[in-house]
Amino acid sequence: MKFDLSMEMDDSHGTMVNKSEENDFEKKGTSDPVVYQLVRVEGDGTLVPATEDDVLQFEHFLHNEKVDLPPIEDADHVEEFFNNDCMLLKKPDLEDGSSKLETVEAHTQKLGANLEENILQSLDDSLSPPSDFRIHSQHSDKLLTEQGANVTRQDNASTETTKSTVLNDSCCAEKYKADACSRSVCDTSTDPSVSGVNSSMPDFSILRGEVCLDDLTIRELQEAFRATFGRQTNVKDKIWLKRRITMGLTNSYDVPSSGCVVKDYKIVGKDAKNDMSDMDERAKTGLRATSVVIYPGNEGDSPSSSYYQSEDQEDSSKRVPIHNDEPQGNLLGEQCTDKRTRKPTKRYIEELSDIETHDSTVKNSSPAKRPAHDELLMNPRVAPFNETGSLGTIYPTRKDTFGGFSVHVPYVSRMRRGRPRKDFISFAVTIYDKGPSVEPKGIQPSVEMILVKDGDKGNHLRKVPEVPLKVSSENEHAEAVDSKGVRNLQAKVCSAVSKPKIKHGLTRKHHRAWTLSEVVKLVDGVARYGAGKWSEIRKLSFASYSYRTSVDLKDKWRNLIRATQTQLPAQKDGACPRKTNPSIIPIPPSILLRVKELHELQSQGGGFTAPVKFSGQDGKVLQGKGSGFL
DNA sequence: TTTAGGG
DNA sequence: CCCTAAA
Repeated sequence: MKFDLSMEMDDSHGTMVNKSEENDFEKKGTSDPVVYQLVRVEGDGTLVPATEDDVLQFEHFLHNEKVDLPPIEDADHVEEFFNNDCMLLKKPDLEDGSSKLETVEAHTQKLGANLEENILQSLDDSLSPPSDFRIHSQHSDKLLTEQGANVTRQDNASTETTKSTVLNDSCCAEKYKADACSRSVCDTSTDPSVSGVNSSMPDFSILRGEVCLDDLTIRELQEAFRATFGRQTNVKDKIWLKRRITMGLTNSYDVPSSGCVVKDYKIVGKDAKNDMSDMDERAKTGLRATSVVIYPGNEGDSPSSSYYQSEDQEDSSKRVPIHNDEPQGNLLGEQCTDKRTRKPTKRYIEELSDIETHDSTVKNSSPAKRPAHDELLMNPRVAPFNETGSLGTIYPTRKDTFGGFSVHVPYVSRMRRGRPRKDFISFAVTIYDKGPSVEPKGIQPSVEMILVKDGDKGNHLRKVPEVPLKVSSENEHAEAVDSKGVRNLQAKVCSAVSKPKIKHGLTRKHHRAWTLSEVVKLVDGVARYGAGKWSEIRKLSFASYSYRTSVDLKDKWRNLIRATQTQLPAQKDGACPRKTNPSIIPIPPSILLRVKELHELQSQGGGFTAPVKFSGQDGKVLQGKGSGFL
């Protein structure tokens, strides 16, 4: 399946910028390729490939996350461009897009919009009847807006075939009005006249009666915002507006991103039924909507405030990036409530990131309220976003998958720092092999070496967790989806294998079970030099065990202490609290006892660490396993 | 670097 | 085992 996303920017001369991005990965048949294409729409409505200039011209919008939306006058459509669903257009041929594009043009001219967005879906050519430029709406349940519907219907009457009327109708409406999520049909048609934005007094009536926020236009939403908060907003992010309004009305953060029906200033209900059916339909058809979301950059915000989230699999609940605060920054008060003030530790950040990646319900106490279709919201920037890193590495985007579709989304504050995920390898390999998620021990060191190789710091990579290159490698697990990615991966593996010297930088230490003799040595060492003198113990007692570091000794000792506190009493009771693992040789109780004695002694000793003499004869005590001495 | 402690 | 902070 192939999609064309055509982003059209109307410069009031019908000039549209057009960019095509063919992802190499997507040319593989295994995954559903998604092709986003920018096209220039000529005056006669035909689509022509973008020129370099066009691309450059439009790149601004695609590459610059902090593109300033407000300066664009009458930018409703710009906003929608950035926030709304893409449409999927069944597009047999570009030449046949004329009728549809007339629609676009008429609309854009009428509204003076600057940008339009479409996804032109060129399905299997065989599926597409010629010269019938049909538009497939993924959210056919959307309400037509006044503007969109009007324009659309006119165009339908004139240019569309009967076959495509319905689809086109809803789709165009959606195109102009669509919010990023599919939403319920609300039978309350909004009065277009309410969108008098600049009246001095807020139009409170907009919230009177039953109003489905999803059906409101940007202006209406702004008005509703004004009525809710008593001030104006220039935000054109519908999602944001809706959430804000809903939050304001419900005085709660736990609001769905869509489907809210406002009745007399209160949220009276939400209707996710249609969303579900919509999802089902989408699942059946294999269509998956993507949306172009470009947020106003808010660099200073918490890492979670702006990112493009995508869930790997279908049933994950989706999260809307609701934290995009008003670009104007006049929402500081509300803003702080959204964001943590304390700067968390790195680890905390990392875990937070993970949480938000895996569990979208962190701030969402009621996942059920969040329709799954919210996935449509969060996605993808369509831009290829190819920036060349300082070292010539291109990793500004990552590839997210949506039910088989692959899209590029930029990394935004989601860089995982620190060591790679444990499940990274299994994840990648699972995707690649479509096999069970068994961790292939064999390739693990190799892949880890990739990380080392990618990091310019070599074996100091651990110490340099923020090396961008490493991040790219880590976060690019999704890139392993297709065979080319894996091939690259393997190539890296090969090249990395050739440089084993840097290996020990990142690789996780091979787990070596502690042998009994090692434990004995450790206990002996502790008894001799005192707990805490790990380096000393290591030097003197573990000279022949080069793989045991002082930290290892410390950790092991700690584990022994724990074992002492748990295992030992249990054994006294005679009942094994935990079923003994036969594969694990239990530490002899005598040793545990000794550990316990030593621990108690040294902890009581209050830092007194000179049991040297005391334990000088421990050696034989140990050997005898008697511990009667202690 | 080493130690302590959380994960 | 890993990671980090604090010595």
